Amino acid sequence: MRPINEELAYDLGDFFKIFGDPTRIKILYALLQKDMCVSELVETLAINQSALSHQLRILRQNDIVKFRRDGKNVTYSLDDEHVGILLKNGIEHISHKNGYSYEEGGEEI
Amino acid sequence: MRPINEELAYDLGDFFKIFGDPTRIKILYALLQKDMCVSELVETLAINQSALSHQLRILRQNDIVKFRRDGKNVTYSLDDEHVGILLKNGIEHISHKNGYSYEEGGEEI
DNA sequence: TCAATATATGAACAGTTGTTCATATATAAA
DNA sequence: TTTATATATGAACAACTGTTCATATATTGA
Repeated sequence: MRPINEELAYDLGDFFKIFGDPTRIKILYALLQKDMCVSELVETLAINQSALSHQLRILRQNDIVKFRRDGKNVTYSLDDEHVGILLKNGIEHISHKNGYSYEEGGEEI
Repeated sequence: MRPINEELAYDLGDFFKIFGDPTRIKILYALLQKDMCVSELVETLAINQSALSHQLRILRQNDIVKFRRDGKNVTYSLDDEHVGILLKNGIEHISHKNGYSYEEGGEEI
């Protein structure tokens, strides 16, 4: 058996690492529902503007999100459909494992 | 718009974090092809036995792998089919992004 | 019981990561 | 231009992560 290509192992690790942070998960989950500018994200997610910008840079640099300037605002959106698939995959896995549905007030995610 | 359940964001982050390391990727990729005991993994992946054991513990504790003792050996296997799906997802994404197929000597992964 | 082999674990350490604070840049309005 | 608003960035720092080395535990066979 031949082990995985070394470079692929590192690239894959780096790719999943992007999703390995709750702040970035929150951002992506929000953008999954609609495109938003930075100040909208700050308000929706209740996180520090600087922390958000730093995380958006990471997502940008890894081609997970795109952005466009609208006057004073910068609007972010998901770069492709893989992100949603990946998040759903993760949610399914952990839901199966712990039997918890992560619902709040009877509403679905 | 309601933001993601806070607990889910952390759990999802923790879940993806598991895949965010090249050593663990190598282990999972190997186990995707067949169950293996620790010494087989040490040889196949050419990594330190202690480092491997530490990583296997993490995978175990997060229900990513199962294990069974066969005499002196401990054989590890993937816990469910989500892992393969996730890895393929990741490979697809980064292949699309950088246009690189990660093949070696003309063989497919 | 003793030796050999297989695996696991704890402590220490270097490297990485995410946040915060302060400040810079960019755009629009006055 | 000046001022206000939106976003980005650099430096500093605490917390976390993965590896290594040494050692412990478990199993088998002599």
